[in-house]
Amino acid sequence: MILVMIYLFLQNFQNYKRGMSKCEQCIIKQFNSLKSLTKEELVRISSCKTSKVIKKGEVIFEEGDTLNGVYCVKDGVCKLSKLSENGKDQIVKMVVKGQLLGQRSLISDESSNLQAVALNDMEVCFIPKSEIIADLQKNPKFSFDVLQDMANDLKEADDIIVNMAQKSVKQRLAEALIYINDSFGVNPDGTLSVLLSREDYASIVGTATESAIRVLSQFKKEGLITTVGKFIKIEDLNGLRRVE
Amino acid sequence: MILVMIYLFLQNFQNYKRGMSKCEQCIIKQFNSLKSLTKEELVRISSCKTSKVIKKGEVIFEEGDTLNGVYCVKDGVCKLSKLSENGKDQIVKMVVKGQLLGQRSLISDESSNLQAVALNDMEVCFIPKSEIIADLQKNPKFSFDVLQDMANDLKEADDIIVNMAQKSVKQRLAEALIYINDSFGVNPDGTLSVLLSREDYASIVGTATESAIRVLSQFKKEGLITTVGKFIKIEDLNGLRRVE
DNA sequence: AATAAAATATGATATTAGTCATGATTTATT
DNA sequence: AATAAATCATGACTAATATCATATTTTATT
Repeated sequence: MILVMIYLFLQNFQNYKRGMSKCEQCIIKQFNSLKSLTKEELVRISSCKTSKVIKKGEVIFEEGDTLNGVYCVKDGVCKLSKLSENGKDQIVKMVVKGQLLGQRSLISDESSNLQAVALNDMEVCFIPKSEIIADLQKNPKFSFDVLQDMANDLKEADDIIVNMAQKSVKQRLAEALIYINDSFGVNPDGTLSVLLSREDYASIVGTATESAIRVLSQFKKEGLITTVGKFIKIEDLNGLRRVE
Repeated sequence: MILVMIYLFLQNFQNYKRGMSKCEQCIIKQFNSLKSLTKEELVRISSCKTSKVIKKGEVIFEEGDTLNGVYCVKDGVCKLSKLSENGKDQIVKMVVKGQLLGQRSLISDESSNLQAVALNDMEVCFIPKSEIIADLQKNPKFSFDVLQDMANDLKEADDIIVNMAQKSVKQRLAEALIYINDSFGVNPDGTLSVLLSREDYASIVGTATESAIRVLSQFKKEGLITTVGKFIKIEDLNGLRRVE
């Protein structure tokens, strides 16, 4: 009981500290478009941003939600997914530390077309819409940077379309493992640091959960990966690259 | 022989006229981001643009090409596709009259990730990179407009990913027919005005040409469409919408 | 008009992936 | 620690789609 209280206090204290931290000094902004803002703009944004801790599994926003700002991801990873008419969720993109979340809806001034769910504990800063929009319309360097970011997302989306249309489940799953390995890294023991359920793998790849499980089992038999519970360790990266 | 000469002369004359036409007065710009440029910017762009007629089947640019500008499509339709590792082309997007072509590569300052091929005779204006980039960096209204355009492309791409991953070939082909009907319209006799080969349909849907043909035959049997040669006429739009 | 080439069509068969059932583990809850 | 719930795993079967073969039709070329 006492321990729980201490724990809650510490968490709140950390939040408090985070709420106080300044965008101007934040290292994270180096990785996204916010780096193109001027010192003054950052100070202004800093004063109206709110910091949040989001727990694993928590929904950040739902499909159809109106987003009143963007999230700057300070730590953790989340998935962006869309519910298909057949009732299955399709993961469209994963967003990591350093990236912005929710830009698209903000720019289109539409409700979100995607749902965002935390894949591990996250720290994010929420920046209200009005601030960002104002900067987009005043600071051409910033808006060009956001534009480049979006152009990159679009290119990645094109690649995913081609993969979905032309590659087998086995190939797509192999590529998903490589992508997760390369983008999010591994734990000290070599297992993939982002822990996904088999269902998540299925909805990245666009297949039935059973099929994803089966293919992972096959990869295991072939020595391409090993598993410890839900943890997956890539044993033969080049082997995965050669999967057909 | 004489007829050929007259024909060539007329075509050149038309080209000449087109080269002379002014962006400021062009109706087409209303449909894309160019509408956000000032009168002065449009005059400047007008003076350095070149008009081109592109014949059906002609390649506008290849995957890997360096684009030195964007195309404003004055008439006609083209397909944007990407070659998959399995040797098949996947159509990622179709671009019609009124839209811009090649923005993404220009903004990322990368070579094109896609190939563009005319699906019917086209008229385009080519605007050199330097002009557009200058305006993007000076005119925030313009760059915000391009940003909105790109955000919309990204949303569409997300939808395609979900469809590819979760829907059957039959459903995807039905949706492709509806899309082509709604976006590009029909001829006086009711047939789809954009004439695609069965192979094109296959590479929109992401399936084998034979499968596309088979599904079209099935739609025909079910009375959803009729065909006259390669021409397709939608007979039951709601039926197509209900395809499972 | 005759021929060649390309595109469309369809059958037979193989492969891939989905579905349903059931059991084994793992994880959460009481 | 015991129970329930969720997740993972695998088998058996079915459905969807790809591949290969081969006509048939349409379009282009001589």
